[in-house]
Amino acid sequence: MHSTPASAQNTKDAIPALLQDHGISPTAQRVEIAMILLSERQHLSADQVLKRLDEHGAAVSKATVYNTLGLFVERSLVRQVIVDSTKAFYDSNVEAHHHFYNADDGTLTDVDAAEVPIEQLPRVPEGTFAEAVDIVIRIRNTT
Amino acid sequence: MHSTPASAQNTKDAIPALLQDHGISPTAQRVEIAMILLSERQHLSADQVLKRLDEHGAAVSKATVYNTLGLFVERSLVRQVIVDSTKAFYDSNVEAHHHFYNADDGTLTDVDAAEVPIEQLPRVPEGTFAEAVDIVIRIRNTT
DNA sequence: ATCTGATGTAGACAGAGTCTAAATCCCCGC
DNA sequence: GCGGGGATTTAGACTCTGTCTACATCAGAT
Repeated sequence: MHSTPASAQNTKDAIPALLQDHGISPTAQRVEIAMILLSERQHLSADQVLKRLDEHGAAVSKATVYNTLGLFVERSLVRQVIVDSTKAFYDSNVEAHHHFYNADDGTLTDVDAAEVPIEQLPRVPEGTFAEAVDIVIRIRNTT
Repeated sequence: MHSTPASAQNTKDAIPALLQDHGISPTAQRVEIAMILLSERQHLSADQVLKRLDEHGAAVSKATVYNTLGLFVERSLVRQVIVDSTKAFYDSNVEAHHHFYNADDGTLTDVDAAEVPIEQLPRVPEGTFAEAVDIVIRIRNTT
C-alpha cells in the first residue's frame, strides 16, 4: 500500500519517500512540484503550479511541470479533475470524493463520497470497464 | 413549456419555431446550426459543427458558431458536456441524463438518469444553489 | 573518467476559444 | 420605397493551454 498523500508530514522531507513509494525517482524538480501540490488539499492548474514555483524561487520549465503532473496522475499521486473545458486541475486528494464547481467564480470544493450515495451503476458497454465515476455538482452564487 | 428538442420533426421546418420558443431569433446561421446539432441525439464539438456546416455548403464563421452554441446553451436548447480538458461538447439531449466517456477513443454515450439512482445530494455551500449534477463514468476498452 | 539512459530545458508549435472592428442584415417609422 | 439603428455575422488577430522537438544536463554503473 502507498503512503497517503496530502497528509500533514508532506511539507517536510517525507516527499522523496512518498515519490519513491509511487515508483517515481525523486528529482529536485519533482520534489518541488510535489511539495507545492501536496502541501495541503487543493486544486491547482498547471499554470498555478508554474506560478508558485517561480514565487518560491524554484523555477522549473513549463515542459517539466506538464510532464511531472502527467506522471503524478499516472502514478496515482494526484488526481486530474475535469470541470473546465479549457484547462485541467490537479487535486492533491486522491481518495474517493466528488466536487462542487462554482460556475460563478471557478472554485472547486471537495464533497465526500459518502455524501452522494449511489445505489448502483449502469452496465458499461460491451468490451469496456469503468475506470472512474466523476460527479460534479455545478453551483452558482445566489447573490 | 418549451418544445422538446432533438425530436423527430426537428430536421424539417420546425426549427425556427423551436428557436423562437427559446427566445432566439431564428437567423439563417442559427437555423443551420440547430439543424445539424438537433437532427439527432449526438455530442458534437464546436469544431465538428463547423466542419459539418462546411460540408453542407453552409459556411458559417467560427465566431458565429461559438456565439451560437453559447447562446443555445444559455437558452437550454442544448447542453454543454465537459469531459475533455481541451474542448467542449454540445449535447442535443437536454433531458436529465449522464454520460459514459470512453477515455480510449473519446466517445460519449448517454446514460439514462434512472440508471444512476442517487439517494441524496449534499448540502451546497452557503450562498449557493445547485444548478446541475453531472456524472461522468470514465470507461476504457478491455482489449 | 566515461558511457548511457533518464530527466530537464527553451522555444517552436498546435488547437480551442475569445475579441475587435468592420460589414451586413432586418425591422421599424416615415 | 427610404433611412436609421440595433442585432447579427464576419475575418482575422490574439490569448491561453498544452505538446513536441532537439539539445543540454544529470546521475549511476563500470
